[in-house]
Amino acid sequence: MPDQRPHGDNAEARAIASALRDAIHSGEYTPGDKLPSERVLATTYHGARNTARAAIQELIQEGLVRPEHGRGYFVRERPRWMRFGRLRYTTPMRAVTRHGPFGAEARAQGKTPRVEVRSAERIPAEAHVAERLGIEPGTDVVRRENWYYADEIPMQVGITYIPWSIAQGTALAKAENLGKRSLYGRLEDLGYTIANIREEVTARPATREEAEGLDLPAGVPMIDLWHTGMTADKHPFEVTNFCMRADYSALDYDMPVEY
Amino acid sequence: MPDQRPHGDNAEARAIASALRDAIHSGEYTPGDKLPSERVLATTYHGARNTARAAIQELIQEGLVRPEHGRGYFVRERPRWMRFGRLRYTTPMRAVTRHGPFGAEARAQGKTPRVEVRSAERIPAEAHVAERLGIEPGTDVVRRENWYYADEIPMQVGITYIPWSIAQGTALAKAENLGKRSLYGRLEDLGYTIANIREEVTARPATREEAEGLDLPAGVPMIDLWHTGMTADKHPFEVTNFCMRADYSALDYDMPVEY
DNA sequence: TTGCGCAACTGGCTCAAGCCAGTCTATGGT
DNA sequence: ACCATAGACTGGCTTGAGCCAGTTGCGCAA
Repeated sequence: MPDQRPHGDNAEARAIASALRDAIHSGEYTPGDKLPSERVLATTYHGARNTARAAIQELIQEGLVRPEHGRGYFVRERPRWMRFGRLRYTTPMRAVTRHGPFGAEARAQGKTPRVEVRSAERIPAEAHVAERLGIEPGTDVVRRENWYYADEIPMQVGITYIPWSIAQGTALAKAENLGKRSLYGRLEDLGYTIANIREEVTARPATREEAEGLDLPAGVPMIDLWHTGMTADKHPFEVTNFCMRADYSALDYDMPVEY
Repeated sequence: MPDQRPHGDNAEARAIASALRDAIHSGEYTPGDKLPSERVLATTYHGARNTARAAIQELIQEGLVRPEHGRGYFVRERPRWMRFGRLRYTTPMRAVTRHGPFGAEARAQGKTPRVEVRSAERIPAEAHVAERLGIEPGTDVVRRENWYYADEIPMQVGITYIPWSIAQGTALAKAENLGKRSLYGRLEDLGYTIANIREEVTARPATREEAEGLDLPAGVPMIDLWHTGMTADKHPFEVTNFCMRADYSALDYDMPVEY
């Protein structure tokens, strides 16, 4: 039968989590180290295994710890090596790479990029998209779904919307890699040179689909970015919704306050 | 004794979570609605209360559900009404508000802003800060810790670093509200007009301290923003590390690709 | 020497029970 | 008419049990 001592004041699991957290922060455990097992923690703290487990789950949610089935719990290392910003859209940057902005950053970090064009289809624009493209909702657009990998780790998903009137009859409307000059090169050929961008950034927990599709460890949030590409006179012609895993990603913008 | 039927294939808790998730997404439960209680879920799914509980915890971590002790679980509403961007640093924007960039946005959203200056002290610059300020690590800086509230909900913490050589002898070195023209007004008076900014954005799970200090519900990530304020010739003179709750916050940048 | 298989470990998940602490409401006493 | 309170609900947390599924290494047999 459950013993049920009148659990003093502060939750037991919380206490174990704090102890482990302090141990990690103090350097007693360094990234990659193995933590004591659930069963060991339980006995050393005179609690149930479930309680020790709850404590570790808390640390997992904080992104401090990573579980490995059959092996143990390990202190997470926090890489954060992909940085994206304004510069990725500049012409010289695009000139160097075969894979567009993503590939440029990946190579700069010594990683091997891969882009997977999952689909390209003609659909009516949803409100979110239409608003940003400055068109009527329901107007046809091309929806391109790209998955981005660095060293075969899925990093982000980008869903690009381009008005059908622009993409019609071009490679942009086909579900294939766009090759050397990438999306923005193709658009430039069509007379749409990206000169201004708007980037709306939020963060949120990963959805279940993302966690499965991107093979995300628990406790990794997503950066949710709506990018709008505009011409010199601020006419939008392309919108992309990037969802990137926050543990590997950072955004880096520099801009004039007024321009 | 534990019954232990040979749990078929996919975890029970996962299944309950999926069912609830679908019900929420399909609109069967709308934001603010109360979900079935743990005990009810357990019986309707023929599981233990712990299992139902685990299912709901999953939804909480995804940000879909919010618990209220003694009342029940409720579908979360996602407000996201604070947006920050380049415009907050422009002179006309600053002119209208008593509270600087944050107050401007809060008022625009019909919320009552409050800024709390927690401390202002002279310390040697850490590497992170020194690098961004373009000074030697260890050089003295003023560290100002500000807490920002909208309708008394803690929204973000901003820790500003200004070289001591600039702040020395001014209101910037004192732990008090800077009044009508705020930080950037004061800096402008000293000859440091903000003309370029750099903003480095990441997201991460909230730390325990943040969760407690900001009174955060579980499953709310943080947006971690390093802001650098620069003069027209790109000389940095101020660095601020904003940590903002991601559920209420968004960033909105627009900029030229080359300038 | 090789390699197979059996412990002995790890986390993953479930169960059933029970106490604590909030919230709400209906009821009964003042 | 008021208010206090008891009971019935809610989530919060813990216990200790037990099976499943990965991982690892050791020892034994071929």
